[in-house]
Parts: sequence; C-alpha cells; structure tokens
Amino acid sequence: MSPLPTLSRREREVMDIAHELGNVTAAQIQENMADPPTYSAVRSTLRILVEKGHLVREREGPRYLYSPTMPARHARRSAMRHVLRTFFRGSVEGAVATLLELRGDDLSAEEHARLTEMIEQAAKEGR
Amino acid sequence: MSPLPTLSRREREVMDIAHELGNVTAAQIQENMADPPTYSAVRSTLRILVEKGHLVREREGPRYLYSPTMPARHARRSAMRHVLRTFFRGSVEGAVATLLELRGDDLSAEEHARLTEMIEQAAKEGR
DNA sequence: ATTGAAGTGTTGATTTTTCAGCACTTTCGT
DNA sequence: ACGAAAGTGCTGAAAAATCAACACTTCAAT
Repeated sequence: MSPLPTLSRREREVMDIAHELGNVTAAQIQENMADPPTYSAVRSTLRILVEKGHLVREREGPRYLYSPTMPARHARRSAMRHVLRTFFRGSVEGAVATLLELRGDDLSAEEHARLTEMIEQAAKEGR
Repeated sequence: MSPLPTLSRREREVMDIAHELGNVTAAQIQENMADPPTYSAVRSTLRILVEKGHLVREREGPRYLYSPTMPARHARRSAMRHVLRTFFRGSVEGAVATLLELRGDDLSAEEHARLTEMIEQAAKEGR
C-alpha cells in the first residue's frame, strides 16, 4: 500500500478545512482559505487532491462535495500523535496540561466528571 | 508586527524537527528528514528559514546551531490549538480521549494522580 | 606546515506549486 | 423557453520551492 503523497502548503490548508468541516463544496473551501485565490484556482487544488487520493468527491445535486478519504478517527489520532511527538516529547501529561490551559474557562461539573471518568477508565484498562 | 510567513513543505518538516530537538545542527536536521536531500540543500532551506525569521542561528564552535524563534511554550499552544480546532471541533474532552488512547499502556499510579490533580485544578481555577 | 574532513556562502537550474483564463454545461427562476 | 448565475474541465503561464554544484574557509591531527 503506497502511502499518500505529502502535501504542499495550499493543499494542506485545503485539507485542514476539509477535516474541520467534514464535507464541503469548492465555494466553502474558498471562503475559509486565508488570502483566497480565485474559485478556479481552488478547484484546481481540489482536483489535485482528489488525484492524489486525499479527497473523494461526489455529486450533491448541482455541484460536488469533497470529503477527506482518511476516516476522521484515524486523521485525529494521526494529527494528535504528530503534535504529541513534535511539541511535547510524547508527554501525554504535558499535552493535557496545555489543553486545559487552552480551555480557559472553568470546567463545568459535567465536564469535570467526564474527564475524571476517562482517566479512571484509562488507569483500569487492560487489567 | 508582521506575522511570520507561512511555510512550504520542506520548511515545515525542518521546523518540526527543530521543535522536536530544540536546537540543532544542519547535519542533525538532515539525519531526521524523510528522503533527505544533500547537505547543501538542507542548509539552503535553513538559510531561508532564518531569513523568514522562523529560526535563529548562533555559532557553536566550528558550526552553527539553529533554534526556533518562537518560544517553546507558545509553539506548543499554537500547535495544539490548531489540532483542537481542526480535528476535534474545539472539544477538549475529545482531544483528551484521543491522547489517552494514544498513551496505550495503563496509566501508572503517579500519572493517574497527576492527571486527576490537573483536572481538579482546572475545575477550581478562577473562583 | 600540510592535508583531509567538515563546514560555509552563493548561485542558478530544475521541478513543483500556484493560479487564472476560457469555453462549455447545468441549474433555476421568470 | 430563455437568460443569468453557478459550476465544471482543461490548459498553460507565472511564481515559488527545491536542490545540487562549486569555490572558499575553518578545524584538527599528523
């Protein structure tokens, strides 16, 4: 199984938007791009991403919808693993600490409960 | 303050390595690159990254050491914020869940205690 | 002091990426 | 049925990124 080719700058930008929004039209992509090129140029990038196998497209009435090929769960894990390794030296604790900082507001009681529960589960798992 | 220019594919790869290793020589960068080009080409990329303001370099005896301009703490937060938004729709819970999955092995008692403590703190904070 | 190894600065060719134009098709409202 | 608006496929030019070559310098060991 040949790995998917790596992405250029614009291609990565488009893929990020696609992951964020799930499945999108060319117009939506353009709207969400920083310093967006013409609609025509956006479609050009989309075509390349489909060729490379990163996106699939299907007709949705009058237009096309584009969706990431890689299942969301896999993409999430892969992205998180990369950040964990690159910026946190693999420290899950460090990563969680930063997440909580980013969270900013206080945790709600429910959120607190769910997080604690998650950690309990992780501690018990596989016994 | 003009924002730093965005990065090309190779540039990003080099920056990731620089973040992972802290401060590095050109040779170290090359060793860690996927499908590495010549030493000369690596230095070429490094020069551009210095010009763009992403790296600083300083003499270390016979050679140069390159280090990311952006403070590690800021880089970590920025990277995590991006992943959080792109792949988790901003859900800290979702992100933590994935981190715990990635962690794989059971949590040690100490790790468990520290994570729980962190969450307690986040819940209490700012009262 | 000389030599080889390792490092550096600079330059330009090649490749890739990025982008827009154009002719054509489909959709939708009047 | 018609025209406007929106969408599409295709193509090639312009810009950027990538890479390697070459000449030069520094270091360290003999």
